[in-house]
Amino acid sequence: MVDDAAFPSREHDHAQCIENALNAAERICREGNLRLTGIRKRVLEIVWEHHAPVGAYHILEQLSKERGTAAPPTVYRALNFLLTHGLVHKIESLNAFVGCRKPDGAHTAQFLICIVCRRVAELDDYEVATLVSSKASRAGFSISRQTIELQGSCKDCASRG
Amino acid sequence: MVDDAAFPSREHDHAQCIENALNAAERICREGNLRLTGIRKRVLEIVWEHHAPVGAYHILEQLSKERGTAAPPTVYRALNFLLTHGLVHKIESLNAFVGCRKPDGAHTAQFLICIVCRRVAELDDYEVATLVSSKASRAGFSISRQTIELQGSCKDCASRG
DNA sequence: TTGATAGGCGTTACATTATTTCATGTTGTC
DNA sequence: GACAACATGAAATAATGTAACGCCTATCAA
Repeated sequence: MVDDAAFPSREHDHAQCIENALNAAERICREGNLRLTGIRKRVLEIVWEHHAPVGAYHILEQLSKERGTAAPPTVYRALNFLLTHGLVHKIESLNAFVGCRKPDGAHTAQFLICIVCRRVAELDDYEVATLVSSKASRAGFSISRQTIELQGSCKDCASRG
Repeated sequence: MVDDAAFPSREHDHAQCIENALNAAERICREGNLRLTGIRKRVLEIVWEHHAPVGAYHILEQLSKERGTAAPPTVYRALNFLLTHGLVHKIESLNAFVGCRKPDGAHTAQFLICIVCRRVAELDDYEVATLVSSKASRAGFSISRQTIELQGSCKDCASRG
């Protein structure tokens, strides 16, 4: 499956992506005895609306429209919940969030960020994670969190000049 | 030289670090026909005061004290200049800045960020950069910028429990 | 059914980080 | 000196993120 390591095709069934994400979230919360409340679920949906990073204040805007009221802490609390349980990732270089494509178990992800179309692909490359860890431990450093974000052009955008 | 790939020792001659950085900056600007103005030089010095990331508003505070006046754009303009010419790096996961230890030529850096003592070490590991690039290009992605930031505990801090 | 508890949420205020805009100054060149 | 290009001053505002406090509700034990 090519998509597994790259950007989804332009024609992919995105409704399916969202459904998968929500199903996974529901399962994970059930298993972990966590509450996937209305707000949390809705925030996850909003994050999943595209394969592009979503800013917290975009989410806030959406929630405000829908509920008439919402403040930053509402969004950040939901995002923290989703981050903590591996359902979304934060893209540090953009101060924005994307849905996690492999919310099962711990994994260190790497992100490909297209600066043209703004989409993000999640790699979960064991080899990269391992090499990086080994280089770090060679310096006596023990990693608790990896942030690997690669900005550039995706295949589609590069081929369009 | 061990320090080359890790955290500087607690006893290292930091005045020397600063001097090296300023000398390198002066040389690079001379060679590139760039203006290392008073503000830019001072901002670089402030960034180099420690081996820990420095926030833009910390720099601003310093400048304000020294000059009686300074506004955010002053700082961000100087930082952008220094970033553009490879004299400092931005740590995305902290929204803060550190001096570049190898300001010569293009290089993709990786950062080890100690969450205990807040110091940052810059690795410039070719193997990591290359592996990451090759993984990306396997997905048809061409990288223009790598952000690799590893948070954890440095040797010193780990050994203190 | 009641009361205790913990987690989730609403709300206000504030803190931090970053950019836009326009005017003014400085430097190097002809 | 006049000009162009680059650098800085200054004010306002935008964008992102947190702290603190109190209320609401689901859950569970008695």
